[in-house]
Amino acid sequence: MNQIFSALSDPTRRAILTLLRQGEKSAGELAEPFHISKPSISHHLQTLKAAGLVLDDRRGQQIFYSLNTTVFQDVLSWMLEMTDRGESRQVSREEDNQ
Amino acid sequence: MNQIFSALSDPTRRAILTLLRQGEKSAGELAEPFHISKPSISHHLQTLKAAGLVLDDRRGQQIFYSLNTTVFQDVLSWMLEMTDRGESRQVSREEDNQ
DNA sequence: CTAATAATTAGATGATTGTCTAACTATCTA
DNA sequence: TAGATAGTTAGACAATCATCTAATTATTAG
Repeated sequence: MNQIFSALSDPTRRAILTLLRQGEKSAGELAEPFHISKPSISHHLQTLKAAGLVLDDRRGQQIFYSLNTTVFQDVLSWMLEMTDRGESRQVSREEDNQ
Repeated sequence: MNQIFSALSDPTRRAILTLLRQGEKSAGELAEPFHISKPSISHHLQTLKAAGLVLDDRRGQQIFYSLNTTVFQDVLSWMLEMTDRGESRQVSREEDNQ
């Protein structure tokens, strides 16, 4: 959990995740919009990957990254517990727990 | 938004928030469970307060801290948007690309 | 095999961060 | 007013972090 929150604490990494909402993208495509070097973006991607927030898939020379939504569920649960104030909570209104 | 995620990135601060789920607590009460100095906890509390995650209320010599759930809603929304994969809702473009 | 492209790894560096002790402010009570 | 208690602020320091350039790995095309 700590790894996840640490990964989410950087604005560039959150922006990368936002980009990935459009669908999978190669490391190069992810680097373009930013004014930081490609190695730096690569490093951020490793951080996100280590946290389980993204998945990677090499196809030829490119490595495609995509969101791993299951891990976001963990954070969502944590956040929901916070707003619930600790009462034993039933899976509220959205029971779409995939 | 950055301030919020930064505040959430530290394990001690998250533990403080978890403690506050039981209800408001004084700075001293919050410091007890940790083997960290009181000034350090105080500093963490300032960080949480600046992020809007907690509210403070001085009563006599003590200052009571409590969860500010409205701010958690912001993070929840962000997380939900991530799992939504970008359909329909406007992506509140938090930050930058730099 | 060689060159080119995509991406990562390595090593260095300046900035930020979490922690500490010491000193200070605020409040209550005798 | 003095002393005690609760908490914060100040200053220092080591560890972590985001970033860079240079070098390296992986893959494809000629």
